[in-house]
Amino acid sequence: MTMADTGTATPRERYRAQVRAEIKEHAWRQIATTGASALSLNAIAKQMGMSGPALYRYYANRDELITELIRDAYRSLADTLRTAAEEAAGKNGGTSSEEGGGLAVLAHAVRSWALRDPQRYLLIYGTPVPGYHAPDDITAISSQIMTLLLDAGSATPPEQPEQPASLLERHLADHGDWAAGHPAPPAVLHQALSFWTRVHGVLSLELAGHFTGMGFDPALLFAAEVDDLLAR
Amino acid sequence: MTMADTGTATPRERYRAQVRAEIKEHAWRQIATTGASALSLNAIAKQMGMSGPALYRYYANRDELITELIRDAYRSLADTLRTAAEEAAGKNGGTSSEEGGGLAVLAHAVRSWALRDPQRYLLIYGTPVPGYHAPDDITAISSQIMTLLLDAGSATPPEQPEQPASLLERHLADHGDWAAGHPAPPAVLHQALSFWTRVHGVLSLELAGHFTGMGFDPALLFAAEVDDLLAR
DNA sequence: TGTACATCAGTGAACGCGCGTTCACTGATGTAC
DNA sequence: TGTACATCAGTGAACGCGCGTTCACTGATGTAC
Repeated sequence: MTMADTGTATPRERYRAQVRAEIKEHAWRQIATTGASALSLNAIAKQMGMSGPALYRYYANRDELITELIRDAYRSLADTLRTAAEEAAGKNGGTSSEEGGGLAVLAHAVRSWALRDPQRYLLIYGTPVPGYHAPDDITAISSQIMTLLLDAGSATPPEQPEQPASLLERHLADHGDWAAGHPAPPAVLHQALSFWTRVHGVLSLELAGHFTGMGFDPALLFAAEVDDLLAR
Repeated sequence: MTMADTGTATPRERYRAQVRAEIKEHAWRQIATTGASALSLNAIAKQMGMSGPALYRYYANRDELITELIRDAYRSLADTLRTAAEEAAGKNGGTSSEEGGGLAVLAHAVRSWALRDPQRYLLIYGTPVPGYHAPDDITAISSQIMTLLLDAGSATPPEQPEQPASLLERHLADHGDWAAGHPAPPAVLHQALSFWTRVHGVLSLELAGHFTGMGFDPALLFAAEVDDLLAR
């Protein structure tokens, strides 16, 4: 499946991987038009010029395909963010010139990733597919994303050094298990959560089309929400 | 359909209205378990102990039922917010003791409304039902909600009287048509948009179950996001 | 290099299911005189 | 109060459709000697 395997793979294995990838491509295309809950193996097969049962050579059932799509989406987002974070760190050489530059870069990376393929974003963060429950390993990937946010936030921690901690931050001091052992202070945990919800707040309404016809530029609202978080 | 009609309605009309309401109740129950995209007239009929075609006496087709559910949801939210705004205004008697009390009250009202029936919130603000397009009159109700936010924001406008306007607010000065003629300044427009996206950001992730297992209290994050907006 | 066998991709038929929707019909309820 | 008619709720059969999934089979590709 991964590229590294291709070297040692037999022709048959390479063929299998290729068809699996092609199935996923058609699946994404179908999700884009009919939504994830209507994803149909038979329809994909027809579009590929194959008979329906043929797909069962490649995916045991519908849920397995959806799981792989979700896994791919999370991995792609995590990779995108990791790359963006590394580039941002490399450019500044450790001394961040811009305030909270890391998180601002990540915010922009999430946005452009989401706009490039809205269905991929919505499959992960949209209304859950009814009757589908994700396996555990997907939770692991999604917590990698949280770690990236916490790293970026820790590099340039929020200001207000000695202000009285808010109700939320005092709560997070005791309930920060989700940070997976990350040694970030409550203020950074708070920042990461706010980052997540604000980014998602603007993006999901935008992708769902709730801003269409309103006439303003969502990009500016998005930037303002993130800026306001970093200048806090 | 509305309660006021009941007085002058014939028995047959009252019966019709009652069955229509019962159909909607079962529809909500079904949406809660299988999601909106899988809403099925036949399944509703079966649950009501009727044959499938019987429902066509009450709704012309599936889309008409969904439209009515969406309309009801928007109306319910608008009513809830209106009531909350009136109560908040009445209590303060014009002089708002709490800063931005109006918007804080509205935020709380949205949240409890959404938690009371998550599917109703998600039907409106979640990932759109594929292949369904809402009629125009629904846009009108949703802009009523925006007006309520702008009214509340105008009552206690944001501070920082003479700070240089942000990029977004300068943009909104020219692109505020969506406010439907509301005479709010750009800072208030900005506040209303932030309110909407922040409330939705926390609520939609919470309702989609993305916080489950993380161990912190979403209510505190929600409050912090709104507070931060009002203290800006 | 050639033959015998094993592996595996893909097909077509079939199963049972549920869907939205139409249609001719029955039987109950309301209306007019 | 009673009868004749119109309205309308609900039924059952039917249409065509697509779904997920199983199964026995064909034919091509790879492997062992």
